[in-house]
Amino acid sequence: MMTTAPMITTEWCARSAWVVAPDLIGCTIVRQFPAGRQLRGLIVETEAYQQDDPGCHGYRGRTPRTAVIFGPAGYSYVYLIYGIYHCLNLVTDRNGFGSAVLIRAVQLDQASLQNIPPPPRKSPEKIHRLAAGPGKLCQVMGIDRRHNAQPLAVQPEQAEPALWITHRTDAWQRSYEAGQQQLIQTTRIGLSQGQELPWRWYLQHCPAVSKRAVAKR
DNA sequence: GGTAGGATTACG
DNA sequence: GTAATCCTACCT
Repeated sequence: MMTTAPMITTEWCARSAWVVAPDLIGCTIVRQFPAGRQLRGLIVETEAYQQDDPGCHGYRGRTPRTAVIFGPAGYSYVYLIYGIYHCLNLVTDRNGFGSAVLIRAVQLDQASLQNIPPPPRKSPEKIHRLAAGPGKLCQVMGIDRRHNAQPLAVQPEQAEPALWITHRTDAWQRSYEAGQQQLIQTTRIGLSQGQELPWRWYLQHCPAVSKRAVAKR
């Protein structure tokens, strides 16, 4: 039985952000520490951004901070938000076009839960929400601006990668195709502009998702 | 050189 | 509702 899947490729990333974003659900973020400790998180929530969208950091053109999202696909874009938290993105689409997918939530696997320093002496109900939010996932996985503009896709020459993304496992894909996983598409969170675009995706019924769609009434 | 505000979060 | 906390981007 396959427990790990191959790394994503730059070609796979080089598609529209709103195509990559739902495809990233079910993929895994792997965080490798020098000492050998490894954390793995199943991606359960994503948002797409691109330069012609007013919610995108690249909307007003390329700046030093956002330069990486205008570059080739497959790289990380990590930025500091509110002076406190970091957010992790995967750069998508063609070189020269600013776009990225924000990873909003992951579900840590069982082994990873054993491997986080301030151990989860939390209630079981809280444990699966340790990485339920873009700031929380970076915090718990030790991701910060040192990880900005790093390749997250296959990079043969990379000596000691600290962070990468693997595809859905066959088992996950099978369960998805069997209808046991459902993706919800809805609007993005926390924006002052572009709130109407339905460019957020998350796994239905997943407790690790940051926020559910606002219930209509 | 000055400053408004942010793809967040936890707590009241 | 609001504080925490630090850049970034933009203005003078």
